[in-house]
Amino acid sequence: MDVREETLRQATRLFAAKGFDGTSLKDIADVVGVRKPSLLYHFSSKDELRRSVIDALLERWNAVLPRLLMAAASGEDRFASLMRETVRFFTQDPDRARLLLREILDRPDDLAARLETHVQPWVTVIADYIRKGQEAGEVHADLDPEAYILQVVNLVVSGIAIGASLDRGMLPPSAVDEPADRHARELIRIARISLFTPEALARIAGGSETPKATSHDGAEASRTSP
Amino acid sequence: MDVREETLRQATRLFAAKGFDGTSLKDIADVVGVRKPSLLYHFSSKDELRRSVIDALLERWNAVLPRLLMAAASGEDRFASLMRETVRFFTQDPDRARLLLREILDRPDDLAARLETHVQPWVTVIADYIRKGQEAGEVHADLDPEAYILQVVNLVVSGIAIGASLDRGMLPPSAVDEPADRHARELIRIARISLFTPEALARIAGGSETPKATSHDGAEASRTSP
DNA sequence: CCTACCGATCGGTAGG
DNA sequence: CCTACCGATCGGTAGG
Repeated sequence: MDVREETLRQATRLFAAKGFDGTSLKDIADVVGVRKPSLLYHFSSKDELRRSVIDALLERWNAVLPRLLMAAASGEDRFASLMRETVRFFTQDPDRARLLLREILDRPDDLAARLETHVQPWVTVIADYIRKGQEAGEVHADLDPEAYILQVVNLVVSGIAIGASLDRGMLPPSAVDEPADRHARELIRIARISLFTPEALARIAGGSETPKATSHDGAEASRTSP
Repeated sequence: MDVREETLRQATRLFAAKGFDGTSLKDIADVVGVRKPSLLYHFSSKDELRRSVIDALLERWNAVLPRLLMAAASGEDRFASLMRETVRFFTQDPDRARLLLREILDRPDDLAARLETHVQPWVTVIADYIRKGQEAGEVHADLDPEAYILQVVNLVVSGIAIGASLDRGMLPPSAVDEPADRHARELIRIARISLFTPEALARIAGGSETPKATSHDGAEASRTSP
């Protein structure tokens, strides 16, 4: 049991659940199973532990995203796979979404600076694909590519972060059965239909009966370029 | 200068900016201009102050929402006015959005219970309007009404809460000029196009040149009922 | 609404 | 990785 690794794991959990200020070093030490000063041997301060937790999260994201864009370059539908994998990345471990959301509330400048390095290049790449799709008439002409990406990322991250919590408060009880799937499905529907033109959508599947029958399902926005 | 009122105002600001655990009673007392024990005369504990802050927020929301739904029942476009006013409610004071987001991260059950009383009835009303729109073929048949409303509310609240913070991190510098308007516009476009069918949208304005020339701009989803 | 004060807990250090 | 300990700050109370 690597103490450093276990500390990162538990700190992630606790920071996501109760926030940085709501979590004491003792809280973390207790669940890791060591004394508080031992944490400060591995991480020179509470703040360095916080930075390490965020770093670990962004590194995992950075290890996943490029692979996604590459894989999607092949026959598969780029939009669908990108959305599916992004949603999966955060549903797999909702702490990731909660942590990101808390961090941007608590230290907007810090996180913005980090994202600048890690995700801005990918936004540019995807925005260019979208513009190609607009020229081809497959993406809504009045769509604002960068703003669209921002809103969809926001939708996915905060949708998963607050997740089922809002269900209980907003939805009538009858609607709160298998909420995770419902919301993920509606989320993808919104992102998809607000991206592609009706013509492009019709061309893809002729409705929704055979969405996987064509090899280029929904890929029109991006197939024109590497 | 009412100390109680000013305390509520400053506590709202500080809780929204730094979180409940990140704000001390002394922080609040300092900006209000009194000593710490004086706050505890008006609010018997820090937690009661928190509840009062949230109450004030939900009361304002509850004072605005019904008026909106009524006003929209007249000649005006219900969807457009509902979206516009909801966006305005939160952009007017982004602390509202930040506070709600923090609260649902920190105390999901508490806030869910509060929302159950305050907003669940409205969700049911709006969802029924949407279903009427679906029967009339004006709203996408595969749309999930409750899930759609949840996602749109989520989009508005968290979009405004994190606001311009994410711009700097995700968008190339050239795109960060007048971001607030851009994002609000794209947000509304996404919500609108993922609600109405292409046929309904075409019937409304024939494109986007004369969106205000007709008296029932985008109202198809809801005009069939009180 | 104030001064004075409380025990508890905070992040962090010394020294081994 | 531990014990022992530090000053600072926390929410809250007593008493006026």
